[in-house]
Amino acid sequence: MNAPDISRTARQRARQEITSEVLDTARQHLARDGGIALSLRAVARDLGMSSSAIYRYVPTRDALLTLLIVDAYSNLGAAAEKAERSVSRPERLERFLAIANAMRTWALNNPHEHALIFGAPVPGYAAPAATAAPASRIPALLLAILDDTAKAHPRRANPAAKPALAASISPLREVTGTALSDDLLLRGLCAWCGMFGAVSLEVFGHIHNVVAEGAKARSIYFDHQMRTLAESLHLE
Amino acid sequence: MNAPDISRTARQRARQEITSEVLDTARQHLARDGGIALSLRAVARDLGMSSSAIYRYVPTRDALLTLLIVDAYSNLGAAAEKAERSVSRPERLERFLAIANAMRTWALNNPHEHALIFGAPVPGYAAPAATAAPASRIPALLLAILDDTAKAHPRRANPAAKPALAASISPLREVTGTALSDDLLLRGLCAWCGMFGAVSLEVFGHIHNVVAEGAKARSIYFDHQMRTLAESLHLE
DNA sequence: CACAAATGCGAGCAGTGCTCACTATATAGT
DNA sequence: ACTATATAGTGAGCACTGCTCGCATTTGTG
Repeated sequence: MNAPDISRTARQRARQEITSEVLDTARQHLARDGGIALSLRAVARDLGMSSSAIYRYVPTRDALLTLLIVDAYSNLGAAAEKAERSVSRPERLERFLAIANAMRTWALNNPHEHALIFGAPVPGYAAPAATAAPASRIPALLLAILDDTAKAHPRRANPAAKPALAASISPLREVTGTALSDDLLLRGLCAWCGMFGAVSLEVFGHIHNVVAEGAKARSIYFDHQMRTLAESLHLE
Repeated sequence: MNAPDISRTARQRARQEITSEVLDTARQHLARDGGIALSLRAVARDLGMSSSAIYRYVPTRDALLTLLIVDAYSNLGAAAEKAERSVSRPERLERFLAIANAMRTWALNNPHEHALIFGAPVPGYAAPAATAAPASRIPALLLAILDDTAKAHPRRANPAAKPALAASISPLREVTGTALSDDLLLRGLCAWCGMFGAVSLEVFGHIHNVVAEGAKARSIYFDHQMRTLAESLHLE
């Protein structure tokens, strides 16, 4: 049926190409000026097209931002996965630290992307379902570590959580199955809060006048804090 | 010297009054539509003045936002202080939980204000010195708890932190003096990260599909997580 | 070949922050 | 009391934004 070139018609190939050019320049603008300053007109200008033409490729500014959000989640997820893979098994603590460090490094290198993901959502914005999958890559890595931990200590005393508390994390339970105890799940969430908190506070400038400014001091501090978080996860 | 009415000239009184009207309506707009959507023109319109007249009272949009930031910090700080004061001494755990709960409640009731404070700072924005004092009210409360803890356990074995680690938090040390050990200070920061992280993740909608939606489930979850954080602070 | 779909353009609308020249008016100084 | 000045307020205007619409051109297909 479809014979000649591997691909579709010239028009379709052009569309795909231009679309990704739009996304590319949008990415650059995001990295330079931040998400809230992202301007469709400026992107169009950079691409040499009229301000109205860009609407053939992107339905709305919010849609573009959503694409960039998905993109950012993917990049962050990929960075974390790569870092985690480079640690030999089982080494649960090291894997945890690798993930935390990857997240922090990525955020420091891509502050605007981090802000887009983890900062305040724009007023009326409801995260589309498309963001759910890429957003869960880091949580998935952390859950895998907890899984390995549970397997390594099958007989650890797991204090049963009160029913109301267990019920409060039922949505999470839905995706994890029954392998992990409530206690471990909750501790994992607590560590996730701490990791996110430490990274965000630093990226958003909230540890100014708290932690010394140098890159070395900051990474020593962060590493220590992540080890503190890991303590309560029984990773060893 | 200054005789008649308690106050200054009519003009000055009017200026003060109008200025606070501007701030009030801005506050309302912030609460309704969020900081990024705040429009000077809209505020002026609400006040029945021309769009240019508002610049007699507020030099720029960013300046207005800064005022709102200071305002938000003050409200949050006051809420936390009030909650903490209502707990009888010493009761360090309860005080910690009261602060955490006050912060969460305030954030859920004032999501846009929370985002303004703890979300991503606007691109070129550098927090003016004016925000430093109101921003440190909650940290001050937490430090007081740690102080009481250190006094209650003067002989607790405090493992000395490595010099580089201790140096990394030298700016914080500058304000706390020598009463608190490096270890406790670091644990306090870790708890602060976790508290901030838990509140922000919830307010920004990142625990959708993780923690059940009901108000009760969420507060049970949060309370438990804060207790977990408190464990490592040796509050008892 | 003809028709239809996709693509691009420019004008235009309503909104934004902010500036400027221009009046009124209230205060201060003589 | 009168004048000079500082202050308040106005409307027009500039440059920018997101987005729509009608129109022309190009491209793909029956």
